[in-house]
Amino acid sequence: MSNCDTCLVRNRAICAALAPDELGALAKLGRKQMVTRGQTLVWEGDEALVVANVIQGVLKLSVSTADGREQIVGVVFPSDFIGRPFGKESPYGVTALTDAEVCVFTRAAFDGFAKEHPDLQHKLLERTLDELDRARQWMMLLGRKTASERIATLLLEISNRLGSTSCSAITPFLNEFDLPMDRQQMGDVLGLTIETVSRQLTKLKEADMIALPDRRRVVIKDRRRLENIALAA
Amino acid sequence: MSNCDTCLVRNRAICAALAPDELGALAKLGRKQMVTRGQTLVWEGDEALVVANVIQGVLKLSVSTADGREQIVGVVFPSDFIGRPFGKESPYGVTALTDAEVCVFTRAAFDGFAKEHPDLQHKLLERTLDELDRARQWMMLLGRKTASERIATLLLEISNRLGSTSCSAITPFLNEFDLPMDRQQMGDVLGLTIETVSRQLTKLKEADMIALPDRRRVVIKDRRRLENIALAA
DNA sequence: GCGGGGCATTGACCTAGGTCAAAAGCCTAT
DNA sequence: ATAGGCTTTTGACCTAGGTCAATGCCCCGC
Repeated sequence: MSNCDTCLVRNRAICAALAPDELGALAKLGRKQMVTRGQTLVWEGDEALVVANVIQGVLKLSVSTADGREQIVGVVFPSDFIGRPFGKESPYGVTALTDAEVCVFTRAAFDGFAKEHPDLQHKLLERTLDELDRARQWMMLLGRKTASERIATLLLEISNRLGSTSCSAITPFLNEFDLPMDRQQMGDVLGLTIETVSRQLTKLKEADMIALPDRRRVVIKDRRRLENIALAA
Repeated sequence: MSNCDTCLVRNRAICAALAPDELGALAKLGRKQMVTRGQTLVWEGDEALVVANVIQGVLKLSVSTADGREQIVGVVFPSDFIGRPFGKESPYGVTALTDAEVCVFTRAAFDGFAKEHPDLQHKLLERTLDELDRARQWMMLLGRKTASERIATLLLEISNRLGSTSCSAITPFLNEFDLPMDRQQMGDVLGLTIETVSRQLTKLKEADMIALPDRRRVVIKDRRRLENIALAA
């Protein structure tokens, strides 16, 4: 059973739709769980037995072909919802990109609760619609953008998502942050190889739009120019 | 005002969630509208003032870059729902690929109605979740599949979508059908050029997996083999 | 401080698919 | 039937990004 009072995402997760007493009822159904980097929460193709809220950390949703090609089809940040309610099997796997903490529910219990709480369902619908819009924007990226446009878009996207997640969210984005993924995973989000990711990053660095103090860290030095590239203008 | 009694998609569209009296109330808010091929119902970036159910025909959802590259991010068939309820501006345009008939609602009216009808929202949520899964499958295609895998996947997908739409839905797919789009549009769905689409189609034809009696018509002659290619196995 | 295992970068080369241009079908209107 | 304007196909060539192979870098344990 979770303690929602101290929950870091209490006001941003779908739980925000609930009144205190309803929240208590939902809390009885869920439990907090730690996930370590690389750990898989749900396997692609398995029956989706759980749904969850992300409290801390970043996870990926990914799909693979029989011959081992992988595509990351979603990246999930704190306060985001994970899983496929009312569903059968999960069409993608869910794996932690960083150490993470999630608030897990069995799907059966969650589905039942959701059916009784239209406000929760409404919140979930809004989130799913947003997620769908984001997926579609990403389809444009994957179908039509060049490698440098993809990299620029990814950096800005992460900057924004981390920004709106961070506690001290005065700005809606961060100009300096740690990537929640390695080069291979960047490639898997962008439909590129690790080498292309690396080359494009050095290009942006040489053009002085970003700095890369170490493997994980990114400093955005010229957001305007980066946005221009990302928009494919 | 629509006459739902004779509606072709009465039992498959989200309206199926409603009892007869509720349906009557909803019908008062909507009206049937014909759309001719090429006509745009919603412009990318415009405030999304309408939502709709597709009664007949096929429409595309598409996104463009400033410099004119286009990506089709969704293809909508009869009984599917169009639009972004509870939203601000539409992140994609909606254009008819074939002549079509839709049942349109102003977003404001629909949103209001939906808020009062949890069953309708539930149905909408399920559909949106399905749509999201489909979008993610397509991200895998756009990010990681080869040209021939993409073409095979598209042909099978259309065969399935048209199959489950057709009245005489004994089989869940059709082995012979008219493409609801031209070569350019196939390219725009698949993230390919028109030339590549054409070349890959002739390859599949030469390998005797399909026949192409005319511009639009497709006959699937060896579904098994086509599926093997599509799965990227 | 030294060695080893991972990541990341860089370089040299290759290829799937893009680009550009021409030909071939096809519909429609005369 | 025939001309004109489409869409589609085919061909020749090019290039962005993939592949393969070093090399470099960083971190950690000894």
